[in-house]
Amino acid sequence: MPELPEVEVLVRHLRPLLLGRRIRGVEVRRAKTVRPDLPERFGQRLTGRRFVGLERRGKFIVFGLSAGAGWPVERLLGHLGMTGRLFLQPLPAPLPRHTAVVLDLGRHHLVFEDTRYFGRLTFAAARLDTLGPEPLAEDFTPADLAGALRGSRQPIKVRLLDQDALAGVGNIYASEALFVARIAPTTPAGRLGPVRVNRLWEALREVLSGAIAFGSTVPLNWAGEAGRDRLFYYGQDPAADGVHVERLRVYDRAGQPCPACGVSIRRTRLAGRSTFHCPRCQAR
DNA sequence: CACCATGTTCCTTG
DNA sequence: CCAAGGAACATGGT
Repeated sequence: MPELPEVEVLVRHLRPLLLGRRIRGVEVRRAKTVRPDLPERFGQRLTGRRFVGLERRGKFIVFGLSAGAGWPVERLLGHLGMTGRLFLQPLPAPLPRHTAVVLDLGRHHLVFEDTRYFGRLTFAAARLDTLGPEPLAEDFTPADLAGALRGSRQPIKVRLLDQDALAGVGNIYASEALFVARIAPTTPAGRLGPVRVNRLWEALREVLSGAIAFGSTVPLNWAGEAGRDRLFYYGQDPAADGVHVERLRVYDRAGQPCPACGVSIRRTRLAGRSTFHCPRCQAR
């Protein structure tokens, strides 16, 4: 599921449901999902503690855990990878096919399901220390964005994906923000002047906060196996009512008309990732 | 069979 | 040190 807006919507949804709940047991079904401990020790490290905080940082979910069973208060990081989902399931209910980890909360299971198993749950919270600034933070200024780009000769699209430069932007919203800012994806990041940096700053905030606002109003299916949350990007869920459609302006729209000028959207490849832009609106 | 996919990390090469 | 490219991880959709 994951880019900043999706993780934010998920965290807002889960916070009131998780805070104060006690972890009674842990089942690790996919050993590689948990780090840095072996599954058994990972389970011991969680069991008996309560959730005392739930935040988002970049694309990470940050679980605050109470002290317990000899462990101090500490943080557990969750990352959804490409296909990870996290949801509460009332007991009893069948677990989805690709369930990686289950936390027993008593009347509910907190299920971490992940088809491709790229997601992780890790106690190595130091990863947060090198993350770049939050683009939606109130104190995030155009100067901060300029700082994240300064000195880089990388294409701006590639630079936006660097989590240590700016936290939370992924492949979809990078293309979307550059379209809104009318900046060519291949422009060297450090060569953007104040005018374009300003436009990008505004575009990032508009695109990301717009996606959060959208995700917050859609009737989401948080429950288990049905598969679709109806939250994400494409709006390809056939059960959707059309609200999803037309959400993304250029991503995955190669060959379709630019919503601003009608020219055919082009797909290119940068750093191995598909990149979408309008060759007229985003000319170099 | 081919190629694509919301992400990250590691490795090699220049 | 920086940058770029490729592979790996793993499964499913088209």
